Amino acid sequence: MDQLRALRYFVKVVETGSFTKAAAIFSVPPSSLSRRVADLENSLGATLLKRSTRVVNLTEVGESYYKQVSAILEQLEHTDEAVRSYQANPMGLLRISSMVGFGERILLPLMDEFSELYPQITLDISLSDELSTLSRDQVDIAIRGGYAPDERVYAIKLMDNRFVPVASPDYLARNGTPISALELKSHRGLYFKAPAGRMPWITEINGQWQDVSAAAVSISNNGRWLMDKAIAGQGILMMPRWVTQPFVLSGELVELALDPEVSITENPNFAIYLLYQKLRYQVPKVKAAVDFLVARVRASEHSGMD
Amino acid sequence: MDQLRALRYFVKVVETGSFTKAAAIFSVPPSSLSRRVADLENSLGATLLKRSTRVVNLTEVGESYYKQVSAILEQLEHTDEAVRSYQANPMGLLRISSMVGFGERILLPLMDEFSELYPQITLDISLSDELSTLSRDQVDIAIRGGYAPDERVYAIKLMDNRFVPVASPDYLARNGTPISALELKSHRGLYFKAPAGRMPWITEINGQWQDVSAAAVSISNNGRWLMDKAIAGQGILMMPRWVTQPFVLSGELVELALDPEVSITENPNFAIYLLYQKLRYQVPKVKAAVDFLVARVRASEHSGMD
DNA sequence: AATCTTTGTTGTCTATAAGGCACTAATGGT
DNA sequence: ACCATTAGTGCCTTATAGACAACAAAGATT
Repeated sequence: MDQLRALRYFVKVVETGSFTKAAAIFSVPPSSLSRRVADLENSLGATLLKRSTRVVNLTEVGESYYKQVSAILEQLEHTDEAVRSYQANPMGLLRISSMVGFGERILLPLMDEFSELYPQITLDISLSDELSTLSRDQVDIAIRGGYAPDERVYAIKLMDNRFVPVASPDYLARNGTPISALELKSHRGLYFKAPAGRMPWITEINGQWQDVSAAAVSISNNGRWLMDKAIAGQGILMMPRWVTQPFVLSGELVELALDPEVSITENPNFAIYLLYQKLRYQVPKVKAAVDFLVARVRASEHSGMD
Repeated sequence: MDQLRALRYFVKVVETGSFTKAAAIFSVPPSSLSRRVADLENSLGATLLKRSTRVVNLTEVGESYYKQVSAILEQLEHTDEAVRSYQANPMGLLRISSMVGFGERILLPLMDEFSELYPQITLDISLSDELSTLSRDQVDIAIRGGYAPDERVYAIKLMDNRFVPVASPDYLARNGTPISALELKSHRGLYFKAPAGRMPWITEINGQWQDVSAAAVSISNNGRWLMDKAIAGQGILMMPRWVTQPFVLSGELVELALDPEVSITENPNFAIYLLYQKLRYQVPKVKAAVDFLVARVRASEHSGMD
């Protein structure tokens, strides 16, 4: 038996004082209400209504049952309403996981703006270069460098993540400026370590990928520390352009233009992706954040960093 | 969609943290829960649970929805429980409507005892000789003098209601003691007035009903007042034996033994009936009162009044 | 790292329950 | 006393939930 339906019928019969009127409201024949209410009474083992062809009024039990049930139905209505408003308005807790470098440099400043736009959203941003599982973890949005979309995750390419080689002018003065990728082998290298391991320098020559890594001076997953070493002239560093950009502009570093381009991956789709759970997880807070991030990151890319 | 069922499923899945475990509790296949919860989510337009094959945990909305829904289900449980316990123990308000005379003389004293037996029952007794509608009025039990059972009302014959003629010894000494019913016409009469009108004295002679009413001294619907007049020797009074009995025993009145018996109705089924709504209206308080009244009235009839 | 087991989901069929409709009975008003 | 409205009931149709099997995926185990 659909108990809730029976309850709604019962309450409406009480309020209209008539099976017929109540039935009209639900657009079902009065017989349905009669049956449902009778079922309800049987299941309770009590008579709720005293019926006559002209008057329908409550028994004593019916009276108290009606009061409580109508209150319960109202609560249920409010609860559903709350869920729907949650679905309609961006609000609640938004969990974002981001790579450390991108997070510090780009994400956090942007999210300050975001907070002002959506004060009802509480931000929980964790920075880590570990692989985000996204499915199991309590994360709404993840930002990762990588290759391609995932299984049941939507991925939006936020910006290019091509690694470019840089060195300080003073290092180049001392060791010479390499022109060909093959020359790198005789240089000194500063290596960024992803969770998967040290990122090698590779280049494609005649369709063949070749490792052109220089001797390692330092390996770290801390981009800032590596940048400082590069600026100090300790070696050549491969880093994403959005990291090196400010230092190149200030003249502290020089971007090397090598003939066969050097890369750190064979996959041309290597970029920074914004990942979020599949479509059905499109709650407003997530949509708001996704739209905001995509718009603002691309804008900043064009204005000051590309 | 059976929303309530879906809610119960959802709550149980949350509490067990597993569709399979919850399904076992309801003794249905897990697929049913999966579908019902999915339906619920669709109808709300929100994802309540984040499922994986190993872990099921709540989304943010799901969390708040669960809290509220589980509280609501609990309330509903309590409400049903209340109705069922109401059915189990005689309690609540018991409304009785009774004829005035019977009420004052017999019912009220008995109901004092009843109150001690069932302290949880609140009594609401109204005395009136008006015809009780019972179906429309808010009455659980009605006690009326009359003839036969009604339509959909159960009637139990409480006691005989035969009217017998009485007079004071001093009246009879002054006016003579009638032997035949036909002699009554030359006497003085005190008449009880039912709502339908003055009750005539009639007698059946050779299958023919004849009016043998005496000249009216007083007519009233107040039995006590008429009794006083009869005791004062103002005339002959027809009253139910259960009314006259104490005065006959005390010698204040004498019951007349007339040859063709005098009556106030042609119908031999004239008696005092206890009426209550048909079987389905068998709440414990009503049952308790009916059983009590039937037992006690009949007992008192045998002991001191018959 | 590969395999295995558990678990949630999906497709298809069946059983059950609610709706629709015509009719009856009874109540309250005219 | 009659009439109209209204609740209840039988019978049929339609919608919805359950059963069973197969599948897919995520963790755990070795």
